[in-house]
Amino acid sequence: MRILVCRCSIGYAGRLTTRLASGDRVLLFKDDGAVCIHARAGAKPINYMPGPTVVREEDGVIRVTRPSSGESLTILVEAVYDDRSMELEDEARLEREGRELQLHERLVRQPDVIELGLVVVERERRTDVGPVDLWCRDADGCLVLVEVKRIQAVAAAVEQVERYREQALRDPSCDTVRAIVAAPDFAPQARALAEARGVELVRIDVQALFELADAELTLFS
Amino acid sequence: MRILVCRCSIGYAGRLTTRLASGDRVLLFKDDGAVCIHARAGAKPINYMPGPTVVREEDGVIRVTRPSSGESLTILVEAVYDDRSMELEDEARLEREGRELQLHERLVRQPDVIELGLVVVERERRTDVGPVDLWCRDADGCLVLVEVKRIQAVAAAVEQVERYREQALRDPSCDTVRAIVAAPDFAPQARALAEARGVELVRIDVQALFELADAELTLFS
DNA sequence: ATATACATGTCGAGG
DNA sequence: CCTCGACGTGTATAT
Repeated sequence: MRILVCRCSIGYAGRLTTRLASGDRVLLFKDDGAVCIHARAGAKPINYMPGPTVVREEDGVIRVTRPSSGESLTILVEAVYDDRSMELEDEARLEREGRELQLHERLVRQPDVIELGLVVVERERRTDVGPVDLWCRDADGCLVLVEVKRIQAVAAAVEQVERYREQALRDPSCDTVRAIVAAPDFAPQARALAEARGVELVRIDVQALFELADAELTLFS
Repeated sequence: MRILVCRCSIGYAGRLTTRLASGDRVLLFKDDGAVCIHARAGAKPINYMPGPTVVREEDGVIRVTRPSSGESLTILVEAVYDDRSMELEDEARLEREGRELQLHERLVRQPDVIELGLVVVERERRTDVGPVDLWCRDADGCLVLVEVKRIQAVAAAVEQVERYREQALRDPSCDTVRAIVAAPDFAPQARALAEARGVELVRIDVQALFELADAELTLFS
């Protein structure tokens, strides 16, 4: 990785056009061709380019191009404060706990938090309008489609599960199909739409669900 | 800004929990309290924390906390390769040009690229279920709702415009409402859903649209 | 390679 | 403050 600290001005041309006047920044040229330009403040880079890229430098002008998309970044270097390249060794992968997929797994183990007697038949069941998070049967044997959201569910989630239900209803063997959105919270428009469409909203306590599952793991280990 | 290049392992606890095993990384501690940790590859930081934060360091352990949200980042520094703080001066602001809004403007000027005889009555017309990109009338005077996508349209875009249509149909003065998604490309699921819902898909050549408008500008200037 | 959905998404506009 | 949709979204995963 090359770390270049310099005064520069930057132009980007691609999905849109941006222009950044002269200022001091930190430029990271990464091993996979990614380029990341950080200003003195802000969590996000002010300009960037994902790898792979072609980087050419001549007379204080660095030109980064991405052949796959035709995007380009042009950096006019006006003063170099520091310029160093270092070999960074890193085999680690970021491990995440609490993603939506893990939430699915917990719900498969604890379907009762959605509804008593619910049984998850299949997870991520594919349809041609998208995958159904949890394909279930309720206590009466009725088909239940559950859309799971890790964070607050918005109207789109209600539409999504309604789309799956419509698809399922095309199958003549399905006469009644219930649709549920399971989330820790619901936006007002989601509530309104759910009401209009007959989609059920089930609040789940994600925190408790994870703690519950953890406790169970502890018990069995 | 402090630039710390080191071998470290990192833990994040907040909206979820992450764990990153030992490896070499570049850590940026910015003037506004933001912290940005970059691995050797990838356009995005592998860990981060937006400012303002509280940073405490003791015995090779850096603890970053965000009082407003209770999130925390714990960095165990195992070997320091470089550690420097620099004053960066930067008054510049990023200037952007060419967002979806501009595409809307072009379409308002050239509605024929969507459909011959189409007239845009209103742009970004607000409804209870969200803003309609282009509120139009076709050659027969029929109401037409157009959702514009700068890039490939996915199923959600079809649902979006369908939602607007349903809302419009509540008005008894609207007996027929057409719904169009205008985009340079369409995902297969978008096509499937559009077919099922009777939403029309219109491919627009964004490149040509901009060139056309530019040529017109040139003529009139 | 393409298609799809997640994300500590982040960000900004409008009510 | 909340809600919503765009984003130069980037990134991983499954087909």
